[in-house]
Amino acid sequence: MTGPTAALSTRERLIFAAIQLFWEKGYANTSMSDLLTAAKANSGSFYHFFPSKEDLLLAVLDTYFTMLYPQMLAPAWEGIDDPIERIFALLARYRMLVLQTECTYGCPIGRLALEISPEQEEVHRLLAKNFDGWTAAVRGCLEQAADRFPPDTDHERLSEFVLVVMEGGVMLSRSHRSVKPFDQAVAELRAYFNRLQESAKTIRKGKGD
Amino acid sequence: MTGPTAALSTRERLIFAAIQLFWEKGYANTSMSDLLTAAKANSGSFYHFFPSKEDLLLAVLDTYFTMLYPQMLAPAWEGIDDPIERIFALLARYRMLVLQTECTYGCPIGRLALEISPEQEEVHRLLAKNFDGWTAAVRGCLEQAADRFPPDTDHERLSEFVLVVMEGGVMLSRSHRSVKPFDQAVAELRAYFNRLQESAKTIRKGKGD
DNA sequence: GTCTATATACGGATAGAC
DNA sequence: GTCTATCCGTATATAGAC
Repeated sequence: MTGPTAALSTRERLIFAAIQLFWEKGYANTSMSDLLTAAKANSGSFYHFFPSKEDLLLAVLDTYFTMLYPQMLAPAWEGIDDPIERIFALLARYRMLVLQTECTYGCPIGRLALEISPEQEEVHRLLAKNFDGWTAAVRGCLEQAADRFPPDTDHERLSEFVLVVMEGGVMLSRSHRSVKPFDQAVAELRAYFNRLQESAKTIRKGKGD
Repeated sequence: MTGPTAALSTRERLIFAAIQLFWEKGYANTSMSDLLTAAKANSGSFYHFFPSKEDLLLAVLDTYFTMLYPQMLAPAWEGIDDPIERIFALLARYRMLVLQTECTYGCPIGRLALEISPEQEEVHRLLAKNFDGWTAAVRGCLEQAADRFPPDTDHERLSEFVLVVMEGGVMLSRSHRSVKPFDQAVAELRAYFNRLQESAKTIRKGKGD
């Protein structure tokens, strides 16, 4: 990438077309001709840059990892300083995606995690890396707010739990074509967070006596 | 189906081959020839029973719904009477599936929920019906144990939360090729359940005074 | 680095005899 | 209800000129 204002190179157009199409249609259901049409490229150019369709997938997953902060976290956290509210702001951003797609949204990473064959190990390594990037961001928030949770809170485990709730919520909303399952999942998570914080308060008060 | 001992009809062989293949490879990645080979049937027979591959998918989802109790719930609950333990026994059964597949397991329903295009509305209706059957079973457990939860507990919401945790946990375990994410998600859910029950105890004690 | 044309295999679905 | 043969479109990937 050569900067935000520069025109996209062929390679970049292929990657961004793939991001869009793999997200909408999945990997197997996206054909080379879909891809070439969307990227306004031709077969010769494609195979000049990528040995195969699978290598394009790897480039897509690298790009997702790179985009996580600027495209997902930074916009979600703009104007929000409280670390716990940042976690729910991130979830609110997924809610927006669900609504924008008329509740057909599927997380592109989650979708690929279930679609791609386990034999494509390199792909799954990059999928896991993307998940880990996401949970690391949430873990960072939890650690900033560590004093508001019980002292034995497992931040890694709880951050993964947040991801699990997001992925599961998105999945159910897609099959039900309603944002309600997602909202309920997030509400239940919020209820859990509130209980954890209440419990932390009680413990602190006990110590303070 | 004509009973447990009868040989399978061609139609049944096609459905059970599809259950296996859609689970392992997904819907789009399962070809007619995969299907016909596995079911030991031929193309003419297939199109005698099903107008198209999509109709086979609908039959598969009907079968999943029918099998939920006998194949999933009944075995999970055998010898377990406590309703809360039944919920975690169900999750333990998914853990077994994760282990049996060397952590490549993907829930067949969840996988299809993310793969199948939203335009195939009939398919998504049946996917949602399968999810609803699952959460209804969990909700039944929660209702049986209602007196052990806070009085304002939303059983529907909490039962959906259990499904969300299962689906998300399975997804992360597949990409990480490790049962750890699943175990951590279930452990966090257990911690939440324990807090809910503790809180219910306190409330009851308060009332009893 | 881009283009057109094409190789070769496989996809879902069908025809029509038995 | 089962069988073989096959239609026709599309899949990924390649060849070779520019």
